[in-house]
Amino acid sequence: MKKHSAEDRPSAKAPSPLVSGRQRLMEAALQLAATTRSLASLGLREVARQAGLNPNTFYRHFNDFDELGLAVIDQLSGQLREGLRERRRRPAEAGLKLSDTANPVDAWSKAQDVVRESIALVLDFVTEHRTAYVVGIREMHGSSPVLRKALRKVLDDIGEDMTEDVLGALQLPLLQREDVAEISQLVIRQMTFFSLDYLEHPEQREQIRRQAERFVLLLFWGAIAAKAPQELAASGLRFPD
Amino acid sequence: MKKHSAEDRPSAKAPSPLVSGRQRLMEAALQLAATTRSLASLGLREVARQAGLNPNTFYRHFNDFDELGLAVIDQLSGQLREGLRERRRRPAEAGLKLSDTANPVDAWSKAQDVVRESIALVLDFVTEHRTAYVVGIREMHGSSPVLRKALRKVLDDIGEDMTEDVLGALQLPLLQREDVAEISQLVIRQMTFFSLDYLEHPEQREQIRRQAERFVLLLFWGAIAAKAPQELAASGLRFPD
DNA sequence: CTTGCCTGTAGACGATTGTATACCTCTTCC
DNA sequence: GGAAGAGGTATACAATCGTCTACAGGCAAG
Repeated sequence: MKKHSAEDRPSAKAPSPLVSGRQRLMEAALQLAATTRSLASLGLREVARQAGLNPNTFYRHFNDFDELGLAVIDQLSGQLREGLRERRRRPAEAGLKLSDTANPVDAWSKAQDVVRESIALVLDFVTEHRTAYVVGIREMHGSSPVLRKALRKVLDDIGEDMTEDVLGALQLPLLQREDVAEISQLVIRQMTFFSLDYLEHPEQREQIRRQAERFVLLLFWGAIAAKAPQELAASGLRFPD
Repeated sequence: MKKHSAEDRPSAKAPSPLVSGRQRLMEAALQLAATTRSLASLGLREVARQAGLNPNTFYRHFNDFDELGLAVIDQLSGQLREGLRERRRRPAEAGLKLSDTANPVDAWSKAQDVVRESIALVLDFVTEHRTAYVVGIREMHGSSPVLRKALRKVLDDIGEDMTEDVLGALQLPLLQREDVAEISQLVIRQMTFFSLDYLEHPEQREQIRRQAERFVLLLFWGAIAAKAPQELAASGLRFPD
């Protein structure tokens, strides 16, 4: 623990009433959680100091750190899902409506593109919101049951979005809804690892991106091959290298 | 924070010099980390109290909590890998040496058995060492870079063990060493999620176990189908339901 | 105008923390 | 038999903590 005596106020330079105290507390907590310890173990005074506020101000907005954590999760997860939805609308329009053409080769080709774009999208997001993402993953396995459950739900919701997208946009042959849902959850969870690798090893980003793409395609390929190996072989499709 | 005043000593009833103070500190820290906060945020006095020791005794054995964490990881991960190795030796002997028979149907059948048994083994282990496992996963995404790196290495080592086993025991056709290594890492990481689900939802254990098995088989099936869809279709193999 | 609510501040309280210093056994080794 | 060290204890101190009570400005409704 730090030995140097510290006032309660100084740290932040600007009083800046540009943002509400509540918001400043949330951002301060995120910053501290990312660089030091877990959210639940943060000190009330510590956070207030970082936010440039009086310690007691915390009480005006939150009862405990779980409440603050939930507020952060609500804000960020909404932002994430909305971002994902929006950027997914784009290729759906420019997408040539390949689902009409019953040509499996074209369908698989489009699936590859969608996978590539979706993964790039996620990796961009975590890069852009690095601290929030790192803290989120941390608290997903953290000590607060409340935050754990909330973050699991965030992942599951994103998984459901992905399921709908896959079912709607690229209708892969033979895959039932439950198959797609299961694969989506596997993909979302594995992406948490890929994303962390991506953040921590900037020099290997291209490689990690390709590994992630390969993983997703491998799962779908395996699922199709499991349902109908004969048709897959007969279709002449080839797995990308 | 607790308001009731507390002595430094009482908590543990038995002085019990049966185990070394060092060991008692490690166990106390594990217990506290599992039920309350993260390892790094534990109090030195808190741990000593739980261990029934004088606060200063901590200094005799560790310089900081990272050191204690590393000691715990060393001990437990050694225990885990050894347990895995040992229980893997058993089926290898009783295993009928199916790798000799070039029959792909038999080879795939054996692969299924091995996957099933390996997953049961991991799930048993995490159930048996629940607190250590939960804390391990928590610290893998925690705030201490030292512990994070150490725990990532544990996972990677287990992944290498799995790679060797797969290459040695069941020689799946067409899969190179690098393919198997990549799949192994994916499996090990995904198993951390399956294991947590398994612990947290005892009423769904059978279902979770089957999901895990299905995931692993799906990956291998996909990898084989990616390399050689024609041969796979011609072999007459069927994916288990 | 004043009443109330919301947001933020100020000061003080006891509890708990990390750590420094000193003392007390035991073993072990020469 | 004495020195050295390892493991454990006791006491003390400054720092930080969460929380309590009291007070101040702004702003909207009555």
